[in-house]
Amino acid sequence: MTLTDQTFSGPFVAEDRAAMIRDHLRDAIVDRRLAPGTKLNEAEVGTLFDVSRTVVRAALQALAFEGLVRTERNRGAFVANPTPDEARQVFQSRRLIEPGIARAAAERITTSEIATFRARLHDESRLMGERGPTARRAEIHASGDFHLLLASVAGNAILLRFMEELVARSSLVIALYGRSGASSCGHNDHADILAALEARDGPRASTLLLTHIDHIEADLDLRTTTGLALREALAP
Amino acid sequence: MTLTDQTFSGPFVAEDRAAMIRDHLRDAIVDRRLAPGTKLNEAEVGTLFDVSRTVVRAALQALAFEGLVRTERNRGAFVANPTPDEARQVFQSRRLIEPGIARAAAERITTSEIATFRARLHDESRLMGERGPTARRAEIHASGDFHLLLASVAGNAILLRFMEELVARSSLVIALYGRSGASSCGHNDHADILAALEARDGPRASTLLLTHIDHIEADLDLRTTTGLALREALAP
DNA sequence: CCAGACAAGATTGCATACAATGTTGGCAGG
DNA sequence: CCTGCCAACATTGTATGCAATCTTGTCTGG
Repeated sequence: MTLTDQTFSGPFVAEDRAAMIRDHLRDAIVDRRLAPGTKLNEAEVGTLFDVSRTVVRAALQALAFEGLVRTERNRGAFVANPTPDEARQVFQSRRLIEPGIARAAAERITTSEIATFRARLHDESRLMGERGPTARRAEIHASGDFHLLLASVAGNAILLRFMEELVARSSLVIALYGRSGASSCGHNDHADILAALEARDGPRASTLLLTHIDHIEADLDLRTTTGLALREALAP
Repeated sequence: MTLTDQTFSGPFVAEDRAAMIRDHLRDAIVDRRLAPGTKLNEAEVGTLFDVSRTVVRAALQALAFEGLVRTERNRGAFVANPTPDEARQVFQSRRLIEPGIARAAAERITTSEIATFRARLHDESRLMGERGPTARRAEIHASGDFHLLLASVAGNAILLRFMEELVARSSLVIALYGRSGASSCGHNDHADILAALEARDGPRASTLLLTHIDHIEADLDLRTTTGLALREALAP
């Protein structure tokens, strides 16, 4: 039995298999089932999804573009292992882009989108009360989805794609450098941001988002511990 | 004789051939030797560069990710043909990102980087005086390089990559919707921006960049002329 | 006992063959 | 003359085989 069989069985099984594998792998990386540094063997992945290496290579190449996978010539593909410096760049980028997205979203948001946000927030707070790795993963996902939903409301497909990449990479960074493990708990920044959106208060949404990013980054320990190369060697 | 033979012959001929083909194609698209809508036949490109379709596909996938090429399943790859709406999104994104890049660059720029900027500007103004399609292409390139140089000075690899994509896509947009053809001539915005950088005046550099983007966008005619699908059909 | 060379195995890079799909031109029927 | 079907062709999607490269374990010489 293959992974795709047991996970999906909708009408899109025969659609774009490379894209499907890419999405599965991305999910696994983003919610930390695949640790940074893990080797992604082409043949192994191919067997797992019941496709040839050709298709796997396309999926891995796509993930390499997104910065979630690092490929080395004649050595293969590995789950990315961002350095502290790369981590800082991820958050610097988010600080630059997301406030603008929030401003645009506040101007354009519709009532039905507000309802979607509410439902998402509800799920999120429910998950924060639960225990266990599954709930934790779902919480990480929900937290990222909030930011992606915001970007989609802003109505710019290019910025949405940039945010998809940044949110995914943030998840990797938190996995590596997060102090409390529970990255964004404690605050309910998301609720505050939603309130600003409902009030169509762009500047306030923008400011809140900036401090939200500060909160996330404050939970990181980015002191460069030169032993990362070693740590990577130990991971698989 | 193949294209690579006549263009390059350095020690990196056997390096990463997919990346080389990608770069050649991107250059051709960005300085408008390949018109939007042009079909990129895998076998044809492969023959041209003397590689198999496997390698060509990797290059095309990379360009598709950057938004310079659009692929349709079982139909192939085409040079992207951005709609007016996509064009607006490109410039909205630049308006959001580039001022922040300028601010960061103003804080970090070194004297040697200033010298590089000066040299680039000198080339640029020289090219603006010349005639002919070759000089025109070089001018387009130089103009884009100014923005990429700025991004590299800002010292954030992620933002640099975002800007590479946005600058490339801007070139496509200008090719399609530029009014005067000579996109950025008339102004010497770049010189003003460099002056602000030299003065380490981040806010001023930021503001100047914003008005510079306004100038570029003002030269566009983005009225939706529903005949674009037809136009695309005529291109190849 | 250690260092370095070397060979065997594993893995990726690439080319090519075949299958699946879309396109195009012609032909028959109206 | 026009419309719709059908077959031949062209092009992409995928699997697989082989060559190139890297890794790893072993052996030999010091």
